[in-house]
Amino acid sequence: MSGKPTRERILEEALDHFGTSGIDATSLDDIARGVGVAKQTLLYWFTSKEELVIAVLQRVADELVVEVGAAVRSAPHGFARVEAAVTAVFRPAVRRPALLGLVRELNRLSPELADAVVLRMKPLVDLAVAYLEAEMDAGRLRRADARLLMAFAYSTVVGVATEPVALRAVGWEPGVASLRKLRAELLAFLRAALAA
Amino acid sequence: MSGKPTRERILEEALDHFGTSGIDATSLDDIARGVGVAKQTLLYWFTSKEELVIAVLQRVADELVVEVGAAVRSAPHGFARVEAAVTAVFRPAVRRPALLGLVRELNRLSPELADAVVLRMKPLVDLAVAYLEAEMDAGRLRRADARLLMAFAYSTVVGVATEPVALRAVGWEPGVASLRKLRAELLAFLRAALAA
DNA sequence: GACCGTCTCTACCAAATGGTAGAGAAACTT
DNA sequence: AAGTTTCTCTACCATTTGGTAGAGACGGTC
Repeated sequence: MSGKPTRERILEEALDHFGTSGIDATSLDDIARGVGVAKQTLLYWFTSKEELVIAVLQRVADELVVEVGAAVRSAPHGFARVEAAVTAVFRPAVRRPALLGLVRELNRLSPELADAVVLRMKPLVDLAVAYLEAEMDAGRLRRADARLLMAFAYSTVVGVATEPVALRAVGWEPGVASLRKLRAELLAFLRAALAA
Repeated sequence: MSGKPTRERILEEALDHFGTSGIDATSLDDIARGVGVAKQTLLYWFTSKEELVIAVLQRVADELVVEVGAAVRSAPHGFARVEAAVTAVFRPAVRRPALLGLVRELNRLSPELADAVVLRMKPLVDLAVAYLEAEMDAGRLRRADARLLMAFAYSTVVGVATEPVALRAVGWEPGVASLRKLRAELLAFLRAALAA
């Protein structure tokens, strides 16, 4: 029952457990059982739990950066590009909600790693902001506070993807359909704010 | 060093620790030290950690329901009332960010309690939706999907209040000022969608 | 065949944590 | 004054958890 190398399987199993049960509530044994190896095999590949956590988070951040970058670059200019970016950020949230839940625990677990992730993401955001402002200058988008819009959009994604209780209180069952509705609403808002 | 009764002080200290460090990462000893009593005093007032957690969450939910309810009822009709509701939901998030962080852990820790909280909040939301729709019927608000707007608004609050990493990636330092900016943006959106 | 690096395993340990047992103090009741 | 209730404390325990030590298996290389 292998296929993929052990290290890879550990990372995937760990992401799954961390995301659904939380990092603290996940023991190394839980992960090891899921992979089908002994706990000590984990500690061979990652010298400590913290190192495993960091590796998982690093991979998640990498995937996100790559995916969003690619989606954006392949879209035409103007508002369509904004739409592509939003959709790209929603995609991982829909496919693996566990993923976003992890970012939440980052600060508490390792402020240094949080700093690293911020350093990693910020250039991407800066690029997006610069792009939006250039488009505004060129008259292809209406003028607005691009940075504020990004914060607004991202907080929406994260909030809804990791807060099933809230969704249910509003009368929706958590799931892909709800996320899609919210994405549509968010895009409508951005279009109203930006589309020339 | 008392004033307030022990039970009360335990609840407050616990909320603080749970919110900032997470429930799992908070030991009964941590809370007891903060209050200035022995760990066993906690277990006298709450027979188990789970019971303490539930008590804390119950209190949080109660406060929120009461506060939002009062703020809304005392505001004039029309969009001003929507504004009052949003501000009321933001207020606890600003004053005690720990609070919202807790809701997140709800599902994992105790699905039954999560259900209870949902049952408690849903009528409030239903009331708000009914109010919005009545206002729409009366022509004082523009017609829109009220439930969708509530989900959108709430996810924004939660997302931003509990996601310092994301805020920093966007280029803001987490804090009251950032939350205020986002509240303003959210209100502008709602006004555009609703104001007649 | 001897050697070596890679990988996984079976014990084992020290620390932390939630929880129990039961005693002592203080205040109230009778 | 005696008894009872309320509240907080000092030990103590069982379990879990991250981590260590070290051995065995397997494949390639000399």
